[in-house]
Amino acid sequence: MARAGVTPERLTLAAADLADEIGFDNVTVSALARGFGVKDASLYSHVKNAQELRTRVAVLALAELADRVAAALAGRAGKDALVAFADAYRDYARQHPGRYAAAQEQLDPETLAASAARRHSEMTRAILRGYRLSEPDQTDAIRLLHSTFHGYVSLEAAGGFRHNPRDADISWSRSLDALDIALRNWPATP
Amino acid sequence: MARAGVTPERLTLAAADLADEIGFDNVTVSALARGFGVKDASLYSHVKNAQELRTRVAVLALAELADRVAAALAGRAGKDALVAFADAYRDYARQHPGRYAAAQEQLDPETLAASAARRHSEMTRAILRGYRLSEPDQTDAIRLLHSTFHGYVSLEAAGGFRHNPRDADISWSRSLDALDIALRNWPATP
DNA sequence: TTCCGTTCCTAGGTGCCCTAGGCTACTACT
DNA sequence: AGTAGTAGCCTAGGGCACCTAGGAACGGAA
Repeated sequence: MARAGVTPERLTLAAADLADEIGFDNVTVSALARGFGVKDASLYSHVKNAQELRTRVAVLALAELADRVAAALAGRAGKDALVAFADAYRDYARQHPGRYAAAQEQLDPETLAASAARRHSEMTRAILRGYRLSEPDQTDAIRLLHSTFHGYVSLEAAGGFRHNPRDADISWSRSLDALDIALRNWPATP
Repeated sequence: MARAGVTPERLTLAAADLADEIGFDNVTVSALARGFGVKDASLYSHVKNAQELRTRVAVLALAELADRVAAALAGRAGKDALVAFADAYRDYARQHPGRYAAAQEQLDPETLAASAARRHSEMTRAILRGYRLSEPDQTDAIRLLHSTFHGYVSLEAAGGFRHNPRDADISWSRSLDALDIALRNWPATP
């Protein structure tokens, strides 16, 4: 009997792929085991429990997303950077809905610190350099941007825009124009 | 033996309350049955299955949220209306995290049509009357607003703002200021 | 070759979802 | 008031997922 060759890494990758196919919530240890031609109990030699598996997928997704955003951001500034960041973010979420959903998992502080989360916030801050905002406006703007990106992508994935024929790509582009305007005319600190 | 007095309505309400306490994803038919002092199988006389229960909670939440927003919006216009809408939305999500999570459920078209979803989109459109946007800019702006509200609330609930001491209330308020500016300077149609 | 650790197995316990079929308490009709 | 009907609740049981414990086999190292 040949061994199945299961490792935590291959398991995580398989879970991520499966999540993109059938949805992150539908990824089960049993389904993964079936995919590897192995009994479900066998996977617990490689992974502590189902929660750890979810966490691993989340960390993977955060790192992949950070890579994409970094690549998109390279050599750009100002509105160019804003649009590149936003598009990279949205494209990732659309191409990898399961991974993106995983990235929304609540991570415990130490896992979070070891993840790509810091890169994410650094890159978001990098966008704002073109808009000459200083703290605490910068933090407020980051929160606005992150909220809008995440919200748009979530609603789009949930089919929230389907009932109106207006193209979601166009609304996205116009929303980015509007955010650019908001950033360039950032309200004065009261 | 006295009867427990279970009805679909009381079941839905109990599920909503339980969701606010322990999270929407953790609401199970079994837990609800225990709460009513009844065996889990007994609940299937009142509700088709667990999915229908989730749907009922979602519909309830959408209606409650629409009521709150309508009350907040009454007699306001322009930026006042924008802020009132946004605050009502965010307050509901913070006071009723489980119900809010339920409201994000995917609803089948007929349930959606029978829900308060239409009221929501009408009220969002009402906000924009103060900004004199015409179609298709209006649709784009609605999508931007909805995305930002939902995104902000989601990230806040997920604890995404906790690692930075900047008050989430202040960032929220500044973000609304920024959105107001964006709406008043909406980018010209290309 | 023998040892030893890793990988995989079977067995089994828990919780949740749901169906089938039976008993019981309330309602309504005669 | 007595009785028929209908809810509401029950037990029994099957399916699936998560997870633990302990045993067997594979493969590399001494």
